[in-house]
This record gives sequence, C-alpha cells and structure tokens, in this order.
Amino acid sequence: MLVSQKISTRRNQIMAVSLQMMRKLGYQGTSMREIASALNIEAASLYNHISNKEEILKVTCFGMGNQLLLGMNEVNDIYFNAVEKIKMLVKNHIRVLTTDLNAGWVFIHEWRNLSETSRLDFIALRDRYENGIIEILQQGENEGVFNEVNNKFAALTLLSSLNWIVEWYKPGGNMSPDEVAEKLTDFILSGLKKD
Amino acid sequence: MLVSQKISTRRNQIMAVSLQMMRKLGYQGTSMREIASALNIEAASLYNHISNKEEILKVTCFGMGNQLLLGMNEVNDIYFNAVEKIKMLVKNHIRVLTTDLNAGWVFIHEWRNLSETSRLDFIALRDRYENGIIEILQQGENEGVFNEVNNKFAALTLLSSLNWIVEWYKPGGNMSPDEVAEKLTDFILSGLKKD
DNA sequence: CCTACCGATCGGTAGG
DNA sequence: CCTACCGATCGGTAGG
Repeated sequence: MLVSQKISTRRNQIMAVSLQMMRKLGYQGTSMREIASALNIEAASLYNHISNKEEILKVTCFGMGNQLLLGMNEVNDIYFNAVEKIKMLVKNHIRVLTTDLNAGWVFIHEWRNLSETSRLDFIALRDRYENGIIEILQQGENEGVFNEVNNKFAALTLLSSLNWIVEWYKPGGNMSPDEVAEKLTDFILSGLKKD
Repeated sequence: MLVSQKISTRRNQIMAVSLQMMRKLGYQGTSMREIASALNIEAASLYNHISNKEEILKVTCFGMGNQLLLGMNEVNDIYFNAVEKIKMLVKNHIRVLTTDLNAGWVFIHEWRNLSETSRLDFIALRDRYENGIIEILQQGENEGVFNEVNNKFAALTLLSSLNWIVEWYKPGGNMSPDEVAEKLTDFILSGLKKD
C-alpha cells in the first residue's frame, strides 16, 4: 500500500513536471531526459511510472475532454432554458481549463501529437462536445431568445473564446475563473454594441 | 536575372512545402530532410536557398504580422467611426489569415518556436496590434456605441474568434473569407441574444 | 531507480 | 545541387 502510494505520487510529479515543460516548449520540444532531470532522476527511470511519452499526452487530453463532457451532461440534466445552460457551460469550461492551466494548455494545443488512433478518438470526443453546444444554441433559437444564426459557426466562435483563455489567463491576476466566465457570457450573449 | 528568378522560385517552393508540412506536423515535427524529399532534392541543397530552418518560421511570422499591422494602419487612416473600423479590421484580419491558410496556421501556432530574440520582437509586434484594437474599442465607448467593458478583455476575446478561424476554415467550403468576416462582425457586435 | 546502450534521426557544414 | 559527414540528441530497452 505504501509502495503503490509512492509510485502514484511519483507519477503525479512526472505528470506535473511534464505538463509544465510542455506548456513552455511544446510536446515535441520536451524530452524525456529533461523531464527526468527536473526530478533528479535518469530518463530510464521514468518508464517505471509511465509506459511512454505519449501516455502523458493521452491521459491529459482525454482527462480534460471527459471533464468537459461530464460538465455538459450535468448542464443538460439540471438546467432548463438555453441561457442558463450556456452560462453554466461556460463556467464549467473555464473552470476545467484553469484548474490546471498547464494541462489546459496541453489539452488545447498538443492533441495533434497523439498517435493516429488516439487522435481520431480525441476528435470524436471533441465533436461530441461541439455538437452538444450546437444543440443548446438550437434550443435557444427554438425558445426565441437567440438570434437565428449558423449554429455550427456560432458554436465554433463561442468555443474559440472559451479556449483562447489558456493563452492569457494569469491565475494570480485580478479575475477569478468564475468572473472570467461571467464576462465572457455577457460578451457572447450581448456583444459589444450598446442596445 | 534568369538565375536569380530560378532561385527565387525554388525558395518559394521551399516555403510553400515547408508551411504545408508544418501545418500538419508542427514546426518541430517537420524535418529539413522531409521538406527536401518532397521537392526531390537533398536536405543539404535547401541551404542554398534559405539560411536555416528558423528563417522559414521568421519570414512567415513577421510577414503575416506586418500584413495585419498594415491593415490596421489603413483602417485608422481611412475609417472614422468605431463600428466601421471594427468591420474593416475584421475583414482584413480574416483575409490575411485565409489567403494562405498554411502560413496563417503557422503564424498563429508556431511563433513560440522562434529563438529568444525573434520571439520577443514578435510579441512586441503582436502587442502593438492588440493595443490598436483596444484603442478602437475605447473609441467606440467614447462615441457611446459600445458597452463599457474591460477593453483588454474584449480585445482578447475578439482576437480569439478571429484567430480560431485557422482551425476550421475550409477554402473550398460554402463561406468566402468576406462572408466569414461579416458573420463574425455581427456576432461580435450583437452577440447571440435577440434584442 | 541506475548503468549501459540501441538504432534512428536531427540541423547543419565542407567541399566540390 | 550532391556526397559525405559532424556532433548532438531522441525515445526507449535490457538487465540488474
């Protein structure tokens, strides 16, 4: 029991260090030797805790993706009208991305480096999320509260502003994740123009 | 004259092939040998036309960046009110990114791989563009046509939807760059909600 | 967790 | 534009 806890802790350290380096240097720009060196061990020792470099990426991308999908399911189960759903979805999305910004950044940028089969799985997962957003927008149209727009286009634009947050969000800054979510929702719902 | 034209053409071929591969595999994932192989020459021969791998990235990132800044200067010279400025800026931004989507993609994603000094220059250039947008938003506020918002935040959100286009735009699809720009402007100005 | 090592590949240069 | 090559580095394994 103690042993497996130790291993698990080491694994967590490896994950944390890897994601930090990958955010700075990219997946391909981060070597196993550098990860090991940051932990004061040899590269070969990493393989006692993870099976290979790609596992780091796979666990991160699918972990984040599943968190987003879980949030979406929850939103659809609990909230009734489209505006409420969008608000909750945005809040969850920002929370998931900012809870571990290194993981969020890698999730957004580095999934392309997944091997062929994993990449296809990831794209399928992402498409499910995207389609869920399209459905909410459609619901809003049906309710008569959203403008009639190209929902696919609107969903992509919405997602772009949600995902871009990993580029500029500073955890120690003057906006909490929920405040960001609130401002973003206002922007998405009302736009720049004064009524 | 003929010789220099030949060289220049070869250089353009190298640029085009490189950007296509880098869009698919990333800057670090694209090797000089693979670029050469796609042109049926040896890797060493590339160095008669470009000085090194980074030059491809540098020319692309600063070329695109300068195009965006030029467009912004033009907009500020010609258009008077903020709504008109935003419309024109968005149109120019989308045009620049979609004219060569490979270059657009590399510009948006791969500038991080620039060497230290170039990267700092690039960030400075990007900040100038960002500040230009903030100024237009401020002008719109002063004119009383835009909501009072955090302009920095609004500028980043605006930029996110402009830049995300390199992720999903399909040149052969059913929207021209100018149509995308128009829809995007509507979205940014008016948001999702029905008035 | 380490030593020792593998085959492969990298960006780039010398010299023609 | 090529041949021949450089030193460096990569992800990963064998065996302890």
